[in-house]
Amino acid sequence: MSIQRPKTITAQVTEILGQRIRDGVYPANSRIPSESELAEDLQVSRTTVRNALAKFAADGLLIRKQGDGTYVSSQASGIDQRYGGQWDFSRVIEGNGFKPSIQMLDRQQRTATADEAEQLNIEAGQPLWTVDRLFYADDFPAIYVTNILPIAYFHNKQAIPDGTLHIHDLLDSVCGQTVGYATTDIEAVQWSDIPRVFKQDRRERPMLKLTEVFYNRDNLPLALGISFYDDARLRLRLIRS
Amino acid sequence: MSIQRPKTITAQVTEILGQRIRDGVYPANSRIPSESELAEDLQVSRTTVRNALAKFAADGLLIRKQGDGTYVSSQASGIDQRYGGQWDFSRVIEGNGFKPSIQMLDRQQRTATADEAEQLNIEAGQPLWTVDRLFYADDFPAIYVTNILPIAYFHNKQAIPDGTLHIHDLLDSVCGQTVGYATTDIEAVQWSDIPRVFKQDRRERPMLKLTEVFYNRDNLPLALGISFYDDARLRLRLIRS
DNA sequence: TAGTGGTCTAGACCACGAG
DNA sequence: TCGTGGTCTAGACCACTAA
Repeated sequence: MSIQRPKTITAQVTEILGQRIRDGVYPANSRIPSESELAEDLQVSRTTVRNALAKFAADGLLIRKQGDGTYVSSQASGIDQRYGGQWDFSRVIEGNGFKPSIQMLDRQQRTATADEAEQLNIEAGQPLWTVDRLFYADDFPAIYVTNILPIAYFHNKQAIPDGTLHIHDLLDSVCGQTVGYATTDIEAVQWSDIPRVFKQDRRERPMLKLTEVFYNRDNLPLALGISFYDDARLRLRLIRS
Repeated sequence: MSIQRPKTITAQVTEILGQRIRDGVYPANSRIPSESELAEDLQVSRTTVRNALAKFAADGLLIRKQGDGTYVSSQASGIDQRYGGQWDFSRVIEGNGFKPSIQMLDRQQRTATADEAEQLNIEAGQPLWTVDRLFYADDFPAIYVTNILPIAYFHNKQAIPDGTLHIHDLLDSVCGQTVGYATTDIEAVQWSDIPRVFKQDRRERPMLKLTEVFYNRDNLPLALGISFYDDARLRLRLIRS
């Protein structure tokens, strides 16, 4: 694989280095070539290499040591869910060693409650779409997600949200909006507040509830995501440096 | 305030810009001066300004718009716990609008269980210190933290860990080790597994349990942190871009 | 079209760590 | 001491947005 100019160079370098780490060209705990060597090898500036390396270091995949070199973290093989990029539940499930699959449960139009209206910065009673999905880890229900999208932002008010898309892509396709950032509130919820799907094979354990608000770059809340996360089956792990 | 060379320039620029945001020199939702203007103003290169701005953008404090400018996020006033830096519970409590205080509950020497030994990559039965602390939000117990430190890494085996320090500073002072990165696992725990201190003023609600592992830059686990977090009183919020 | 942020370069000097 | 990563510069060109 070689560098091609059309796409952003840093992205290409990131991809190449990511492949080398995943493929074991740079094995765990080994020292990778120096920044200067990589820059020479890939025919880009050292700054560009550094920017690519910085992303991996921030995710904990690479450990950088001044005066020594850059090492592949032993965490690299874990493929834990990294924090910083999109929170992709399918990847989270994969990272925990399960085969992910998605089931669309429900999709309906209704009006916003007072609570939802406040979080979305709209008026109560405004129409919105809700999309309910269930993520399976192998054959077990693992994450139940409800996404809530105000119809006011839809380009085509008649459009029906695609239940197979990631929320970012869904907002892009139906509203033409790009998610700039998102907030996630994490709570523990007790048995009585848990969706029925989870009540079959679990003892009366609490679950995690994630409440996400997706904003565009103008600081406007675009959508909500309310997820019930089976922390008994899936580890919810954050890494920070 | 002016730039001084001895400390890292980016850090100084970051500090200055942070103050201006906090102090309202750059009010929420307003556009801040362009990168070039800031570079000229502070007598540093545009690259340096960009690095400083990038940190705020990653934390969601600033919103950058190509072709337009850089805006202060309305989230800025919330002072929510940002993700990426240290997870400082006192700051979390402040950010939720309470006055934080810390009580040292217990400090003892014992040997590692099999479970602890595995997480710390040591052998079971090795001696370690445990430090139990309780963080109050106003007058209510809000976070219960147990830190576990293997004595093997202590410079002075007789040293007694200081119960007032942040875990990062504690490790620095007692082991001479710097924390390179940390992982946090988040779970929901049921009533029966919750520390007694919380059982007085709560209904039988579950809580959040955070299990942190602190690593040095050589990928060696230095310490554990096990926290019970009252999500009914304190919002646990992550922001990502 | 002018000005913004986004990307990239080539070079410099420094702080640090291993040998 | 030598090579590493860490920091910083001055400049370039591009993509995008608002006026």
